[in-house]
Amino acid sequence: MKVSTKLKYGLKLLIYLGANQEGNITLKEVAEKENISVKYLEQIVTILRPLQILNSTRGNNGGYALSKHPKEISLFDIFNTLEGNFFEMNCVELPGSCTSSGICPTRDLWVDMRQLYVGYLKEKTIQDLVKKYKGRKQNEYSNLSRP
Amino acid sequence: MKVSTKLKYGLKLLIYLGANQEGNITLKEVAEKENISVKYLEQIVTILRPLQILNSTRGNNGGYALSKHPKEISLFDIFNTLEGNFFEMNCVELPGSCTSSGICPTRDLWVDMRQLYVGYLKEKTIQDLVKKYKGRKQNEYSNLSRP
DNA sequence: TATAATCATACCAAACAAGTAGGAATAGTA
DNA sequence: TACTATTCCTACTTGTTTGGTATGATTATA
Repeated sequence: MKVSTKLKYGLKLLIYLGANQEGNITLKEVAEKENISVKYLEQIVTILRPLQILNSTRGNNGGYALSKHPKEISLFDIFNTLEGNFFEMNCVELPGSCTSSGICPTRDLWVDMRQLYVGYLKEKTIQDLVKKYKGRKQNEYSNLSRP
Repeated sequence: MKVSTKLKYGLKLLIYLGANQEGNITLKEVAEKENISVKYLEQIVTILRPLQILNSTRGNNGGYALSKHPKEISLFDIFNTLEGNFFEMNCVELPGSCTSSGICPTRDLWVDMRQLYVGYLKEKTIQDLVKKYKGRKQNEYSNLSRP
């Protein structure tokens, strides 16, 4: 039960775009700053496409930008898209797939745990993460400026 | 991000043992009732051994029993043992494994989400699940007894 | 001695994760 | 027009993990 790199990198990409909203940002730039391969980022962008949160410009001087304000981008959507069905349990999503689901005492457990994360993620947006990102950057710089 | 069968079956095993505390229960019995292979259950039992929640008796008429009261068996321990490190993130468990962890805005996210689950699981015990199991069985029987 | 159970370990096939690779389409620039 | 930098598309590869099977030893009872 680990978090995939697609989700981790996808979040980093979106935070980067959210924190740098002037003009287009190339995947190359993100790749260098976040230490990810461009090719892998391209794949991640493809997966994110259906969410319609990215504007892309092709060709020279092209790149990406968020098409919505970061506070409109819910982490729940990102998780669901990049992590398959996050915390998916067949007996929860597909009732009937487990013959004992009627009397299965663990089923409620999965429902509860899923609800726990859904509740959390639906409250959070990319904007929350961008704020932290900027705060951290700020601190980093001020630390560096000290002797 | 799915829950492994080891964890699912392990829970079912422990619930079964918790609900049937008279004498030894063989893996064969659990396997038949819960529709799992005996050999696979043997593996799961091996993984659970370090937790010291099981008494085993070898030989003919042998079997397993819980060595603690179900309410003393925390789901958190079961999850951690059967699911590797549940919701593990290197950057959280092994600070320094991620070069950017100092300014990484997603790290807090993983910490929060992990805490959400840990908090939930530490409160819950096998006893909670056993109760539901027995309640369900009860209902099932009373339903069957109706015309 | 036969049988029924746990215990120990090795093996295996399929799925998945994490990326690489090659190239086509597009658009600005010299 | 040719060059370059980018997104877009799709296939491939490689290693790890999952979900088991298989074989057999050990132990205890009848």
